[in-house]
Amino acid sequence: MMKKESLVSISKRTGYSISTISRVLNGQAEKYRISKKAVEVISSEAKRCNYTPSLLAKGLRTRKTKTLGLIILNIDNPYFSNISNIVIHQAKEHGYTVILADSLENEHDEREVVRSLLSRQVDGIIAVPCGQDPYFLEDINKNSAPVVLIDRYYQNSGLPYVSTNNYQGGRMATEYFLARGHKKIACICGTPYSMPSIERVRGYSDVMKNAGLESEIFVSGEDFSIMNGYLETKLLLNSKNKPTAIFTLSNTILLGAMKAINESGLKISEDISVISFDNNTYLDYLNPPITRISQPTDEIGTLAVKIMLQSLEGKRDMETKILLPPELIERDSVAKR
Amino acid sequence: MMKKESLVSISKRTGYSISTISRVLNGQAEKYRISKKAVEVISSEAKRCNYTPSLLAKGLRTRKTKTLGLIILNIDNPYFSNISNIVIHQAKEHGYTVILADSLENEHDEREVVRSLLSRQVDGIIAVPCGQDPYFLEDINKNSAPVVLIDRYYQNSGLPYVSTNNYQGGRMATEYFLARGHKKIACICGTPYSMPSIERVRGYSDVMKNAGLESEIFVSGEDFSIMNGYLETKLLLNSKNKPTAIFTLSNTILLGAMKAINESGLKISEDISVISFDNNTYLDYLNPPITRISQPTDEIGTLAVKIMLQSLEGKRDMETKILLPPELIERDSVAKR
DNA sequence: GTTATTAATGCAAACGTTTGTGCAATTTTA
DNA sequence: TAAAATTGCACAAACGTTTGCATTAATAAC
Repeated sequence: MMKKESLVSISKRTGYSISTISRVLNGQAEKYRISKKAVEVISSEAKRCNYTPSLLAKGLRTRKTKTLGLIILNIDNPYFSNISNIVIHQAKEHGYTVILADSLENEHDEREVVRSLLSRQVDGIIAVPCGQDPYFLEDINKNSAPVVLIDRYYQNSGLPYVSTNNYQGGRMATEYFLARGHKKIACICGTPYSMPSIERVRGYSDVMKNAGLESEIFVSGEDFSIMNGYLETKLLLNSKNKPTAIFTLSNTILLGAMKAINESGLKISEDISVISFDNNTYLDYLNPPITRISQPTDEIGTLAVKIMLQSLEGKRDMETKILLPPELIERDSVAKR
Repeated sequence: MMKKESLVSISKRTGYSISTISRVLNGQAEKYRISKKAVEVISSEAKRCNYTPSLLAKGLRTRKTKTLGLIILNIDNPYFSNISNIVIHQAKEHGYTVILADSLENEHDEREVVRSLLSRQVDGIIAVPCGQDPYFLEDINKNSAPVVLIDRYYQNSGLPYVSTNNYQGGRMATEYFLARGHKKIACICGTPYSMPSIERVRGYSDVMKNAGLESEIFVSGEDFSIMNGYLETKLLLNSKNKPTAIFTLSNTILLGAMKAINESGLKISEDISVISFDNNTYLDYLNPPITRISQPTDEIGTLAVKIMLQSLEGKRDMETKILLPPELIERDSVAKR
């Protein structure tokens, strides 16, 4: 291994002191009245030997690492990998690197992951929280590093968040069904206590109630997995009171539901209509293309980073509890009745 | 912000010296004959105050950060997000954290990203390289940190890699088509100089030639994007010599091809058969489900991490150029003729 | 009752930075 | 021409660890 370049090695070669070199390389030359000549000599030598500062040493000294932690539930879920993508690029745009970790939707892992991030002295944490209790993250936010939530958030907590207006999304889907003559509409949920789930269901229920539709048919489950979507839909399709429309609360649930629907020999649209939450390239290639409530993932990621940066810079002039409007993308999975 | 706990703060409270505390907390108590009592006092105090060592300081001192860099082409591609997932979890399994970065399939960004990882003193780098010239990464591997390649690799380079036996995959797909009576088989490629592309095409061509099929119909393009798959297929379908089967070299190309096929009013299987490279949950939900050559992503990720760890531990007893066999997953996108 | 061993712990340097302060040399002011 | 101000840079401490070596006290050997 080649000896790593450092301020010391450059100092030895140029004859200038470590502090002078540090100042030059940090653009503080004029502030400290370093001579033109010194600046010239030092910066060209730094370039020549391809000097890269040690972010470890830098971080140790300054307590800033230019690193953000990003905690999501599961990288495999395209919704989260999209968000991660945005966050990573936005952060990079502002000179930050992100460490991505997933909690596997499990509070124990979440804590461990947070601990690991903090031991790396991340400047802040952007997270999709998985527990029901905000206390842990609030404590981190107050005592260790600023926290910004995305997707999931807490009711009675000061923690900043940016998410979709899930209530509105729930309403949009349901109203769309109603407008097309559906009356028996089932709603297949994911993690029941999560805010997105709660709000989507609330939107759905409110619209149903308002339309005077007696029974709100929906099944409640464990998590946002394909398997769960499959099982719930299976149950649903075997029940007496079969719906004409299904509102699946995530892309994963949708896949599970489709599997169950296929197995029943039913055809989407012809036999049973479907609207899903979440957007995704693949949804246009399914049979039929799926009508869906798309979340503005780009904006969510971008705003989360923005809020984080403001917080890191000590500014406080920004709204920090943000719900962005979803969008209905109309395709062919809903029939008129 | 709460004052961070450190060896110093624990030292002050327990009365033991920093070195003693360090040794106890690193499990070196008996090696240094620390008394039972000291061990007891120190570890309980560390637990009480929730001490977490600073990995910055640790890394600075020991030159080991327990961090790996992972460079992929594009997080949004499900193939890469799958691999990332595996690598991240395997690394975690062995006590390593990974920093994920993408090069956007662009040599300039690749270099910048490597530089950034090195300034963070990652212990090693696992990468899907994007250039044609191995020199840069070889240099890093020799002088800075061990490098392990995945997916793409170089012919005349000592760099370790783990990838799929793409040649075999190319053969499998083509033979499958032949066995079902197809003679006019087109192959839609991605990044033409990348090893996976080259090898898949070679497998395809060899089989065609061997079967005495005169013309190898294939189009060559720019990258593995959906758009590229779309454009190439569009061209292909407008040509005189329309094929009865298409071999798409990645999941992204497949989507583009499907779009073009749909637009031509053709039906997959009935009118034109398709086999794609890569595996993915969604492929089973397409219309029809797509027959495909699946790469063993789990094994690729796992082995890459394993090779990296061996390299970090100075062991050298492992084969470091590995091609794993692909698997044909038979679905409904290929018709008999 | 010396001397050698062993047990238990502390000292201090080093990793590569940043930054407040100090100080000599030069220039300006009066 | 002496005092004051400015210019240009270096010193050294600090960030939180690890680790080779030193030190002290107690025990064992003779």
